[in-house]
Amino acid sequence: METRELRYFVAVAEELHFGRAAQRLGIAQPPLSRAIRQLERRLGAALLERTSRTVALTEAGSVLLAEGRAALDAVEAAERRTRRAALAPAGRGGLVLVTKASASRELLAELLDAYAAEPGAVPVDVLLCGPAEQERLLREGRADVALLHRPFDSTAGFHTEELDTEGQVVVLPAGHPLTARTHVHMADITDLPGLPLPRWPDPDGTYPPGPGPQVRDHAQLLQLVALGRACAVSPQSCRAQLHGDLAAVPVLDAPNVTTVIAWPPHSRSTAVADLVRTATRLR
Amino acid sequence: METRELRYFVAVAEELHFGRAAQRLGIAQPPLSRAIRQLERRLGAALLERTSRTVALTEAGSVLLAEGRAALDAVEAAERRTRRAALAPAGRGGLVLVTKASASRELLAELLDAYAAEPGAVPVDVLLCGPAEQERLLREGRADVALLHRPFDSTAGFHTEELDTEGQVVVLPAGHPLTARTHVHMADITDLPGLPLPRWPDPDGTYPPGPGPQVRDHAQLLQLVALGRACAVSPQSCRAQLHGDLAAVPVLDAPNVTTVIAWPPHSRSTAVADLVRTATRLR
DNA sequence: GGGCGGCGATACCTTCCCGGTATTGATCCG
DNA sequence: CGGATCAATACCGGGAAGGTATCGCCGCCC
Repeated sequence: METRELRYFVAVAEELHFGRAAQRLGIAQPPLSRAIRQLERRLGAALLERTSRTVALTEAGSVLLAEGRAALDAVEAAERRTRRAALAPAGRGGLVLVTKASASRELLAELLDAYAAEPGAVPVDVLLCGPAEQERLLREGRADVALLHRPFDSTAGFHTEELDTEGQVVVLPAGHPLTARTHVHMADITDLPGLPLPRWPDPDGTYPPGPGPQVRDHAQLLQLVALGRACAVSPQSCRAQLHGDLAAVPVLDAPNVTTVIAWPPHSRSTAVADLVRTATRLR
Repeated sequence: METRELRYFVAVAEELHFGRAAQRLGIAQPPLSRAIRQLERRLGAALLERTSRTVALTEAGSVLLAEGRAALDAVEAAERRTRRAALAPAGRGGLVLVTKASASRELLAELLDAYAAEPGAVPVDVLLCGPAEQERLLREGRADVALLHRPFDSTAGFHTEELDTEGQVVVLPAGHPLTARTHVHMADITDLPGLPLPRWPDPDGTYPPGPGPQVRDHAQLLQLVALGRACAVSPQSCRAQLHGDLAAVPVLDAPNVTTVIAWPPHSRSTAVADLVRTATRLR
């Protein structure tokens, strides 16, 4: 199977419309129809149910859509990482580390300092982004290594090492009655009047339905909390980033959050290996 | 980048010889030279250092070799899984579960029984193989789900759920002096006269250098132990498979072994999801 | 040291596949 | 029933992939 065929199929499967898919691909519709038909013949499998008015995925088609996206990602990552390796031989051109803006600054600073002190350390570019983007950046080869937070982030497809585990706190507007408590439980905060828990975007960028404001990053969230429009359950270490308008109370039964350092398998970079080794020694 | 180009490059990078690579690919040498050159131009990166007598990988080339193999695996897996989905719509054609021949039979039997009792269960084919093959089978789309054992198996690239954790025992010929002990430490057994620890094959099928017999599976290993030619450190559950000639003693400081159920990300099969859910409920 | 052999690159040709335009055929809608 | 929409088919042209022949370079060996 050629990547061209995969790209064509993914486009059609996403659009469910040969004309629009062809437009998106920058080709005419007839060659696209032919390519898909040929792909189906070679696979010996019907991928699309077409009437002359509508296109739908078959069971096999939806498998190929999911698997094909992953395969295309892998090819793209191979290409991008090769380009980067050529520009920055032996990892000497700097690592890109991606992490959430809300992540523990101390842990990150500690890691960067310790790594910089290693012999043979290379410059590290830190890229901050929203929760959903890290995975994509790492998967596509735009970043070398990431700090992820389980259970929020999926670590499937990466090598990981655990760095730290911490409990969670609820962040509330200063002066809220609950801030007088030494601790709370999840049940105490799931239905606070006027302070709903926010909604985070799914990996595809859409928001699940339900109440609560839509947020894209942690700064937005804290802003909303300060405005008295939401409350937030966050890792303890976020306390360092709270200012006067905000207060935090430990949530005893919230799941622990584990910070892991993640990197793509097949990484041949000694710089990544050094950074990971430094990170695990910090514990 | 097209998979054809990737296949060509991987062949050359593995052979380090254009002629042999071309032969392996079933094409003539000149088109291969051209294809590689064109790939290098498009990537803007030198992949191979060639003199007229020798071919060597550049830094970027070795990155592309590793990443390209993974990408080709992903494409191949997409193809294979699509074919299987077409033959067996809605996962109705049976799941393939792959595990080591040495794995705990009780856990597996329990899992298969519990899953078979689920509504909507499909037949499960159990595939037993040596330790190194499981990963490949799962990655290539020949199997749907695997039971792996950390820390021996790498789970990178898969979704996993932990099923069980157990200590390890040392397996010795019956009557060996150490069998009188209630427990031992690693230091007690690393240098037993005449009973070396065996060597397992690397993922590429070769054996690391060093003393100790080469083994390919657990049955071979137990055979060697019974013959008094080796000793073995294995998970406790292997005791169920020991016969009269063999004895087991707990090793206090050996790393715990975790049995996990692993499946490829992007799996769209409800049957896999059901099986995993059943497994996690067993604990 | 000169001829030989191995190996990758180049030149040139052929073929086939990809893509474009024009058209047909089917189905939904008014 | 006629128009609109959308996928499939027919047909053609260009470019890319593959093959053969050959060159150029460099170790090797007598």
